[in-house]
Amino acid sequence: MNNLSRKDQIEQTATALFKSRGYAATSMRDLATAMGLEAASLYSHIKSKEEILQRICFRMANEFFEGLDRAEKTIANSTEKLRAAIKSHLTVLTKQPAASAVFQNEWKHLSEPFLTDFQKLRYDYENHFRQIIKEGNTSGEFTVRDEKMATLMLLSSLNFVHTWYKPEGKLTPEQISETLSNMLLNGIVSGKKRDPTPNPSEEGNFEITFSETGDQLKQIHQN
Amino acid sequence: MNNLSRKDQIEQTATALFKSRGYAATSMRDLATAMGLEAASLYSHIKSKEEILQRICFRMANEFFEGLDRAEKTIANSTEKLRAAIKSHLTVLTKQPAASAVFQNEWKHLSEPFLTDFQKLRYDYENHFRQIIKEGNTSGEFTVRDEKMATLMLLSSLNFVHTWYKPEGKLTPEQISETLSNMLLNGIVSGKKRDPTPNPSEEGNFEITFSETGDQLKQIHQN
DNA sequence: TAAACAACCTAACGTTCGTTAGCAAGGATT
DNA sequence: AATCCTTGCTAACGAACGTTAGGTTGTTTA
Repeated sequence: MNNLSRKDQIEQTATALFKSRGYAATSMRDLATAMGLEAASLYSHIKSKEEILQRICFRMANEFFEGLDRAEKTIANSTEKLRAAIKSHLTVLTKQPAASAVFQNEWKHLSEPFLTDFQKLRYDYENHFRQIIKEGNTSGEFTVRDEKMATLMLLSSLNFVHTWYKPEGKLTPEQISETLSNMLLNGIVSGKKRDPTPNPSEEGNFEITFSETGDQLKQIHQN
Repeated sequence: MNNLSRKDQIEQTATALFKSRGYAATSMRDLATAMGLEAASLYSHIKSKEEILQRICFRMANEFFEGLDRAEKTIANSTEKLRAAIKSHLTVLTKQPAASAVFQNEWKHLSEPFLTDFQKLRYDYENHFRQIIKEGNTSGEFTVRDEKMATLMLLSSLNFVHTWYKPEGKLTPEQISETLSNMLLNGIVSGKKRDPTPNPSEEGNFEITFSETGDQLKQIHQN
């Protein structure tokens, strides 16, 4: 029905569960039930519960980094580099919203040495963004009063997208990236009227923020 | 040593633990150890583990709402109303960063009917922000291309502050609010040079984003 | 001075947890 | 035809979980 390996199917199902219930609150029996089998059977495919989390976290870290590396090769000014980095981040995030949520929220349950390794990756990633901002700032291309805070606000805004993004929505990842980039660079609000297109996301991509608990996953892989 | 009731001390300690380890991964024995007593002893003061979470979540919901109500009474234009709302939100958040983090991240572990009640509150709160943005937009005071996305980005930016905010830092909540408001309204980046004060938070308020796992809590209330 | 209360203890309950051992059926490979 | 590999099962392990029962102490109230 689906050309993923059994292990990858387990990972996929676990990702959905980890996102909606959290890693610690998801039991192996929950996962097994969602897969339509017994808890012990999972261990034919995986070594441990944590191995699943590790695979999700480090796979996503890789994807975010690969995208960023590609974006940074854009030969352009800092503003365009920043736009490209934002777009890359949102592309990865919107392609795998559940895995991104787990990556964002559940990494703290990694055990050593994975935890430290992961934190290092996160820090490096963040630093790339900070660096782009710093370059544009010192070169005078734009002015950022507080580079640290700007970096953190930027990543915060991007990383919360998994909270409301719905793949079924009308906005493409490109449109989201476009809008969000503009809001981040120019402010969510602008004094003068621009393109009068009102509320493009009115029927799109959103669920109300709080509904991340919604747990529609049932027996996805049952036969 | 501290004029909180024993119950409030437990709540305080639990808040720190829930923040750093997550609700589900924090056991009553963890909490008891942090308080310097036995797990069973906690039940002289509280009815259940979840009661603690309920108290934290709904108390914070109240505080955020009270602040917002006060801010909305500001008779001013939409921009000033928005600034006041942002400031109020950040005031509550920076005064109780740990409780805010729990409020943000752990509410999904509430059971019914508390979960539904809580979600309603969150939705209402979000709606107040959306309303302010809408008013400014339709009155022509400013232009927002996408009200929904603007609201979500705004709240995302604010709510991630607990991730990096350190009370010991140099920036006061007012300064954070000021900077963040400007970034949100005008963009993190600006084309023309403004006040040349560079990086006010350079030695301040931050820890690197990923360190929210840091778990320095030990025996706080041990005699 | 007796009663009430707050704070904590030990012991233990039933349940759930992640995981292991050992086995069986079916398909693919040799 | 024999072998292996994949996929799943039942049964069970020891540990950890949230919580209750019942008792002891010292302090406050009547």
